[in-house]
Amino acid sequence: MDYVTAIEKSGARMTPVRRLVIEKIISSETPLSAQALQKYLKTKGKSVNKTTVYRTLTLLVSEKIIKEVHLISGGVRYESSDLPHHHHLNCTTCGRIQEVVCEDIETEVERLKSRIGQKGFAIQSHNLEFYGVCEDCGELGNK
Amino acid sequence: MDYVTAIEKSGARMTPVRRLVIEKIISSETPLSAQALQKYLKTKGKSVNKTTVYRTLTLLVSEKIIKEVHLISGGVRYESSDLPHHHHLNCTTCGRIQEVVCEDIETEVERLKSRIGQKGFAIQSHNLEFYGVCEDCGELGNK
DNA sequence: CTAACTGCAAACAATTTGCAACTGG
DNA sequence: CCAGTTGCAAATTGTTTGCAGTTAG
Repeated sequence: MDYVTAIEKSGARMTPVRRLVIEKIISSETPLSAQALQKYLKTKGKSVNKTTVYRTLTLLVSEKIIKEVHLISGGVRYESSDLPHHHHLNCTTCGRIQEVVCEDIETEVERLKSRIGQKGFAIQSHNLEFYGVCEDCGELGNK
Repeated sequence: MDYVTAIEKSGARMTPVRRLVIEKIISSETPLSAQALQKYLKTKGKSVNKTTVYRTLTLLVSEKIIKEVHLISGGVRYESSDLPHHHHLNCTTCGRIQEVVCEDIETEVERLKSRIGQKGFAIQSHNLEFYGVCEDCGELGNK
C-alpha cells in the first residue's frame, strides 16, 4: 500500500516522476502504455525521455507496485497491482480494455489448477483475456 | 482440412516452402516461432529470407490454417488451427509450452461469457494461459 | 504473359543499453 | 561525496514495406 516505502526499501528514491506515474496508473480505469504515460507526464510539465519512462515502469513492476498487461496485438499496458484479481475485456474495435471481476470463474480456475498440478506442472499464475466488441462499438454497428 | 484448397481458393499457390511450414506446424507438439520455422526450413534445404517466413505465416493465419499464440514475454508462436480448443501451460523456467485440454473449464468460461454479454460486451474469443514450472524444471530444482 | 513469389535493403516500433552529466541526501 | 537519476544516442529485436527480379500456371 505504501509505495513510497516499497520504492525506498529497494534503494531507489521516490522522485516526482515516479510519484506521478504511480498515481496516474493507480487512478486510471484502464491499463496505460509507456507512451501514454510519457504524454501524461508532459501535460504535468515533466518532459521526460522515454528511456526514463521505461526504467520507471521496470522499477515499479519489479517492486510489484504495478503489473504488465499484455495485449494480443503484442503491446504492453500497465495497471495497478492493488486491483483485485480480474480479467480483461478487450474491445477489438476501439482497443478499450475493461475489467471483469468474477468470483465464480476463480473457483473453477483453482480447481483446474490443482488438477494440472498433479500432472507435474506447478502453476504460479494464470491470465484470462476476453476479446470482442464493447457496448459502445456494438451500438454503432447496429445503427 | 485440405489446406491446399484453402490456400488456392485465396488466389495463392501452394509452394514447397508453404507446404513445409504447414506440415511442420501441424506436426509440432509446441507452438513455433517465425525464427524456429526459418531454421527448420534451412535444415530442409530451403534457405528462405525471414520476409518470406513472415509473409507465409501471415497468409496461413488469414486462411485460418494456423493461429497465433501470444506469449507474456511479448513473443508470438504459431500453432495449427485444427487443434481442439485448449489452453497453454507456459514454463517460466525453460519457456516450453504445453497444452491442456479440459472440458470443465470451458463450461465455466461459457457461463461467464454469457454473463458478460448481458453487460453489453459481445465476446468473440478468449485466451487462458497458465504460467508456472514444468515437470522437468521442477525436478531439477528439487535436486 | 501475368499474377504470384521471393530476396534484399530499408523502414519501423518498442524497448534496452552504455555512458556521461546531474542531483540530492 | 556518492549512489541513484536522467538524457541522449546507438544498438537490439521482431516485424513490415517497397521494389525489382524470378517463376510457374
